[in-house]
Amino acid sequence: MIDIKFIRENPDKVVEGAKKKGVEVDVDEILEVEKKKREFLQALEDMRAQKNKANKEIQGARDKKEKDKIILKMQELDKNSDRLTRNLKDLGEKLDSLLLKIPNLPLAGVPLGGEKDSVVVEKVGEKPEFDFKIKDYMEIGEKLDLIDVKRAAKMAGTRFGFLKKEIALIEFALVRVAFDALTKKGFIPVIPPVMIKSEMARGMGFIQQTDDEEAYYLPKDDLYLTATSEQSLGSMHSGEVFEEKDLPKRYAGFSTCFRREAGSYGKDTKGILRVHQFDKMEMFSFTKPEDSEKEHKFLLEMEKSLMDELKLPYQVVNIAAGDLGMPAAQKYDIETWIPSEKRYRETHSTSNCTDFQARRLNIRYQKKTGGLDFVHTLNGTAFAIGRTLIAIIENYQQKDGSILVPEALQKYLSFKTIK
RNA sequence: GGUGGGGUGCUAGAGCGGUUGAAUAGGUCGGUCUUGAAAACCGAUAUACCAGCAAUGGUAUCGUGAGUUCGAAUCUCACCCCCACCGCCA
Repeated sequence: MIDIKFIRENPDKVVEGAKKKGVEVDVDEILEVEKKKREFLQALEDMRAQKNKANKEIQGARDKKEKDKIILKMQELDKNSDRLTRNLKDLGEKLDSLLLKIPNLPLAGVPLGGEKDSVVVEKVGEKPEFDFKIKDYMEIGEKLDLIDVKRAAKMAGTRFGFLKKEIALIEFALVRVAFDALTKKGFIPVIPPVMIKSEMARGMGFIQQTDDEEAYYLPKDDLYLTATSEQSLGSMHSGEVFEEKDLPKRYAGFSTCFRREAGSYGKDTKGILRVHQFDKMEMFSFTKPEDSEKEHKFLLEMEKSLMDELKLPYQVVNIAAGDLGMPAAQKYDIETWIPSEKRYRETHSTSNCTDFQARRLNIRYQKKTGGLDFVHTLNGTAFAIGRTLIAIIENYQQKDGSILVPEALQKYLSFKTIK
């Protein structure tokens, strides 16, 4: 949600910002509706002021006659109030629905354009060199009986997978590595609910309307399965007020994520790269407005340091405006090198949502200097387990068909190779 | 699934037809005291919109919406949400 005051004062910025995201916003219509709304409000307020004044007179009235006279006058006044109230309500609803359609505006450092215009900021780590013919992760995974998508398809459908044996254990090693690193930095470890109420899903910008295609929805209970713990972590503090000294508030949430992948038919259909269900460790921060850009860099640094621990080669991408999505004002992805594809694939993503989600969910903080303001919210991937496993299997594969276990994970496991 | 209880300010929590934007406590801010701090004491402390250079004034806001009334945080109805107990399951 964008502040109406901001729209009134900076209509051009709103139009321009939304346009960068590929969204048309009719600011004139919004301002027109808002102006009309204010006019009706003024009329209604004038009327109420008269009524309130008359009320005081009634209390001071000496006899019944005087009272009745005033009451009669007021009933006359009241005749217009229904019409005014209705108009005001209609305009208010119209204004809200217009405002809800405006995406968060991109920050200054965001590249213009669409998916292809995202900018690679840096490349980190050495791509592994193989002196043998490499295999992709599914070949290896199936050969070593670590991944089974065939049986998953049989009993659950496409885009599901079984993780088995050592690779199932590695998931928990990854979780431990992430929790260890993040708790050291003050992140509070959380295992959140994976279902959220529709009002929360809407507040997080997860769904636009109730029939959203991308979310799993349980109509009997009016609940959505979360696509990331970002959604539960953000809505965790909805309606609350932080104290300034408690910010930034950081959470590390581990949860299963559910995605219908409705718009991706035919894309990445093989294996477990794009599935309906996967586990993910996610970072989430609530900050003061002036700290959010700094926090965003911090989250990116955390992501990078986690990747560095695994010694996986990756690149950092500054995502272009057209690819940001509704709530993000700025977004960096980390793409990890996948040898079989000879390209980098997205494994991490960190977004600064500024006050967009906080406004919708009414999450504020009390300023030391007095007054309340909306917080900023940010999120970032620590490990998307499935994709991290893919990267590990491929980058750590050996000539004899085995897989080396990254050193950072070994202390949580009783094996150093998978064969 | 059954039966009760409840949603009030930054927080906790009183109020249950007009004098209530709302007691009290806590928090926060300012001050007194102190070498400094704590404690104690004193004072201040909601938001939004409208008019105004300002001082200030007006209006709204006690879960949401509708109703009763001259007047509603307070009464009625509907809805949403939360909690407790019982049953059921783990």
